[in-house]
Amino acid sequence: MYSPLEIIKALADMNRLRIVGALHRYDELCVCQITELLQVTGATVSRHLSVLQQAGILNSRKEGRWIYYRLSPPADSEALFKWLEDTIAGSDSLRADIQSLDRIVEITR
Amino acid sequence: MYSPLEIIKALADMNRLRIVGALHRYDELCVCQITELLQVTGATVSRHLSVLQQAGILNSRKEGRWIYYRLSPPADSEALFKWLEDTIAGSDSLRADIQSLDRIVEITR
DNA sequence: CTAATAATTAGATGAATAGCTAAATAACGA
DNA sequence: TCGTTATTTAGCTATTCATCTAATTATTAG
Repeated sequence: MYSPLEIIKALADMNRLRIVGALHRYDELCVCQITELLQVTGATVSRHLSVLQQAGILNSRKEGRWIYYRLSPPADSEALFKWLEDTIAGSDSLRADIQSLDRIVEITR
Repeated sequence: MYSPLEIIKALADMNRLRIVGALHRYDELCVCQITELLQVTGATVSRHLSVLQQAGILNSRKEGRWIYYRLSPPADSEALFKWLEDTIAGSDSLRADIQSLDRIVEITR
């Protein structure tokens, strides 16, 4: 399956941690919502999502023009994602994202 | 304390994962034993150990000419290290290290 | 059909980093 | 004291990678 290194490297980037945090708050988000949150180009977001998906951390579903991503924590990675959840919740900068995200989701409804 | 990103980035390297795996097998190892295991220069090992220590993952103690390192998993990172332990044990390449390590520890006693 | 929007891919650039060699520091043994 | 061993630090190089712009594909609205 996925090697420990592959999984950890996928998480070893602030913007990808922000994506994981965002998908913890909202089960599903489309690329454009995440782009709005991170304030980088859509191309960059697309690449980050690809890295996370390759590592088995996310999966996606297409609906019309939009592609929605959601967390897909592997069965044997429960402890890791538990830690991630707690530690993201304890991080000031990551917690701050939630407010921006709430506004973004509100608008793009 | 240590940010989630800092901790994850410290672990996002194969040789550093190998060090964590080795220190899971043996509570304490000196730099020269780890150097023998990884088969890279002592300078490189020293740098890796420094990265792990900066992230709060290891601590060290000096005894004569040797410096011994050991794991020091932060209290709020239990779940992460539990996952690491399990996942390292399940990795072929990381498991293979244990045999080399046993021989190295045997010789350097 | 055409224009606009969502997402990905390709190619380029700059920054971060893992590795090396060489030099410095420290501690021990002859 | 002098040479040897253990470790770290400094400086360099090559590689990886996060980001951008531009181009491409897909889908919907007018």
